[in-house]
Amino acid sequence: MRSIELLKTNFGIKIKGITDLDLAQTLDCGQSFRWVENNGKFTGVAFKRQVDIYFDNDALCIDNTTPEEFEKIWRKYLDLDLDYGKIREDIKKLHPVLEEACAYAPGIRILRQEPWEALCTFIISQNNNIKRIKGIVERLCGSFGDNMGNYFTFPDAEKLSELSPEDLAPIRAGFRNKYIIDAAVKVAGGEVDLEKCRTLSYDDARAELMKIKGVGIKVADCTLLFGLHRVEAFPVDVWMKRAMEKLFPDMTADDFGEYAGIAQQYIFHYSRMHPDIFE
DNA sequence: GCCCAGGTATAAA
DNA sequence: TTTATACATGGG
Repeated sequence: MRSIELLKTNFGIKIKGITDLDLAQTLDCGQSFRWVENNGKFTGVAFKRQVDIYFDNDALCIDNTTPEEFEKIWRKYLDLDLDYGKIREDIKKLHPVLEEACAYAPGIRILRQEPWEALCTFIISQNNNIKRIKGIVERLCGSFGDNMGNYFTFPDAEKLSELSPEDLAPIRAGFRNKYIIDAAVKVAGGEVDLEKCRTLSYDDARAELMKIKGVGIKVADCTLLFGLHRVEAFPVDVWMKRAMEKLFPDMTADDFGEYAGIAQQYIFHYSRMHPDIFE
């Protein structure tokens, strides 16, 4: 992001010069499940901190944080140093439909979430809907995360690895409970190395994650994209499969290039908002 | 009641 | 290697 200006406020910080960011498109689009919106203000927890994020005119405000913490956490989390305008220019050249999709939701950014949280929440996401996923994640944090007063942290793999699937009954994740525990045991025990997935080849990183029971290609790709910022990962769910067949019959995931995952998010959002294209 | 939800494991063809 | 079915839960 070119020349952003950071100011302190009574509540936290204010940043001028932010472009290519829409909070609803980014925080409430099914890549993260811990953000709650009211009146344009988004409250959420990441990296054990809770903040409120909102726009005051064109200034991005983050309450309950400091400039130091912004530099350490939120600047990265919101991916503010990647030039999405430039990336969209590249993506648009791939296909005319992508021009429209990019123009429709130009404020999407790929969050840099914590890998374990991304893995865990996308295990929960399988054969599930976003509203219920959010509820399960909330109960998971409330039951097993650290109590920070107003909120709970996301429970780490070590904590969950000590539990049994039956212990997770209160979160009501159903058959996914055993998958969550298997993931926790393998991650906490080092059998699955999430950090290594940053440098492994795409195929090897997928295979590393798929050692976990309940992790298939879709969950692996979502973890790589949203938790490890592997933007070449291109998650394909049932909806995206339909969108691909209808909108890009002549293309495969490989044709979307190094920013395939970002293109996928534009396509996903666009097609969700235009279900009529499938008629 | 029935259907589906940002899928995957398992068994069978 | 590809295709069908169960899986827990809850909202529409």
